[in-house]
Amino acid sequence: MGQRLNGGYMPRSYFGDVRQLHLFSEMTEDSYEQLMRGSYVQNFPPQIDMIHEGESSDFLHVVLSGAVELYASWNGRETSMDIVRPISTFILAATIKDAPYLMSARTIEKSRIALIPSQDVRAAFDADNDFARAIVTELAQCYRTVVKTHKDVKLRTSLERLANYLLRQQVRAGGADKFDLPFEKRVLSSLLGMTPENLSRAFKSLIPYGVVVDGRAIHIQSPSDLREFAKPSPLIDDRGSITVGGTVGET
Amino acid sequence: MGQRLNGGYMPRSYFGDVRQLHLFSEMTEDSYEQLMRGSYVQNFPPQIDMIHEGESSDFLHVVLSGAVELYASWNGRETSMDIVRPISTFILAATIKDAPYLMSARTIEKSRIALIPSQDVRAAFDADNDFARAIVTELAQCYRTVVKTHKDVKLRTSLERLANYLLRQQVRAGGADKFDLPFEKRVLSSLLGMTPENLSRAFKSLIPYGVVVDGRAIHIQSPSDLREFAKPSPLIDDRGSITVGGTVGET
DNA sequence: CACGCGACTTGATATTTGTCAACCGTTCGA
DNA sequence: TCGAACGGTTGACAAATATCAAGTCGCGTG
Repeated sequence: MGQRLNGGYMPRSYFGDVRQLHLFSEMTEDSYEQLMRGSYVQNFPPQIDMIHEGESSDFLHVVLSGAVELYASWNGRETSMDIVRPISTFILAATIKDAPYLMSARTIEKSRIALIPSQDVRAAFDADNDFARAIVTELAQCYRTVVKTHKDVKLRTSLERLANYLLRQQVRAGGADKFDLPFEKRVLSSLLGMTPENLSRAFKSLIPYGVVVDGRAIHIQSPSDLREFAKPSPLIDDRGSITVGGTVGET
Repeated sequence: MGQRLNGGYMPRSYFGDVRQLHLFSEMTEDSYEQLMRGSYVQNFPPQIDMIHEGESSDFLHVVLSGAVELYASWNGRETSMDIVRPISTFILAATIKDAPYLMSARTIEKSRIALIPSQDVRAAFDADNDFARAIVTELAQCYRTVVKTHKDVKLRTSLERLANYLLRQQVRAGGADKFDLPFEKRVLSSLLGMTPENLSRAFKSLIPYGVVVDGRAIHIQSPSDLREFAKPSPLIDDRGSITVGGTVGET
C-alpha cells in the first residue's frame, strides 16, 4: 500500500509553523537555526509510504498539514496505530534513541511534512537544555496516549471502543451533535482494532443509542444515551486535543 | 484486591541501589542529595495496593526488590498492564506531567519500594540538565515498550502472544530450555489479555510445538518448532532486559 | 454515458474468546 | 487433621469477532 516519493524541496519560509510547536518554541534561536539548517519540507500525495518499521530513523517528521497514518505489520497482518494531524511530530522516541522505527507511516491525505535530520535533533538535545525538557513533555504525552489506547483495547469490546471514539470526536467537533468522520471507515476500523465488516455492524448496533450514520456523516441524536452506554473515562478518553501552538487539555 | 499500608520508614542507606539506575546515575551529587532528602523506602507484603489510577501522583516509585503489577480498570473489568521488576521506576510520566496516574499498582510479591516525592523530582528536573536528559531516555524506553505491547495485542491472537511470551522468557532465562513462570498464571493471562481458562487451553495448544508445562515450570523441548510457530519479531519482542545498573539491549 | 473501481455493506459461516459451573489438588490455618 | 480457600483445569455453552462471498452504491474516467 502506497509508494515512495522523492524530491519536493521547499523554501525555508515553510518552516514557520514548526516554531509554534511546544517542542520547538522553547529552543534558543541559535539551536533552532541550527536544527532547521539541514531540514526541509516535502509535499506528499495521499497514500504514500514515508517510513517503514525496522528502518533506522534518519528524520524526525512534523506534520504541517494533511494527515499521516502510523501503522504496524506482523506476519502478513496490518493494523493502524494512530493518526497524526497537524501540527505534531511523529517517531520522536526512535529519533532520540537512535533506534529503528517501530511503526510505518503513510499519508492518508495530501500532506506537507517537515523532515528534520535525526542527528541534528540529537545534537540539539545535547546542546539545548530547554529543548531537552520540551522533549520530556512531548514524550510523556505520547507515552500516556499509548497507555490510554492500550487500556481502550484491553478493557473494552469493539462496540464500546466505537461508542467512545464517537464521543471523543464529538468533543473535537466542539460538542456539535453532527460531524464527519475524519477519514475512511476502513482506517477507523483498523484503528479501533476490528474488521471493516465488524465496524459496519457496530454502527448498526449503536442505532438504539441514537447514532445515525450516513457515509462519513455522524449524527449523535442522543448524547446522553450514547454516553450511558459508552461510559467514557477521562483516564482512557481524554486525549490531548491539539491546537496550533501547543497541546491543550490534560493528558 | 489488595489493601493499603502505611508506615515502614527505613534508614537512608537503603537508597544505595537507586543511584545505580541510569535515571539517577547521571545526576549531580547535589541534586541527588536533594532528591533523596524527602524520600523513603517502604516494605510491602504481597497483594498490597500502592496507588490507584486517577489519583494525583505524589511519589515517583522505584522497585528495589520484589515485583509490582501495574493494572487498569474500567466498568468493573480489570487488566494487567505490566509487571515492574527491580530496579525500575514506575509512573514516571505522571510524575513529570503532574497528572493523575493512568494505572494502579499492587505488589505481587513482598517488595521494597523507594518513594520519591513528585514535586522533588520535578524540581530536580528543572534544576539538573543531565537528570532531564536521563528522563528523556527513560521515557522514550517506556514509550517504545508500550508501543510494542500494543502491537502484540493488536496483531496477534492470544495463542501467538503466549508463544512469543514464552520465547521472551526463555531469553531472560539465559536461553535455558527450562525456566519458571515469574508469577501466577492468572496474572500472566491478564497480562496477555486473555482469561485464565483461555490461557490454560492455550498451553495445551502449544504441546504440539514442544511446550511442556508443570505448574509454573516451563520446558521448551523444541525451541525451533516454537519459534516457527511464534514468529517473534525484534520490533515487538525485543523488550529491554534490565540488569542492575541500567538497561541492556536495544529497545 | 457506461464502465469499472473502490469503499462499504450484508449474509452465511467459522474461529476465537469469554462465561459459567464443576471439579482437582495444594496450602494453610483453625 | 480436617476443611475451607485458592489457583488452576476442564467441559459445555454463549458471545464476540473474523472470514468469505456476494452484493450495493457512488464516483471518476475512458
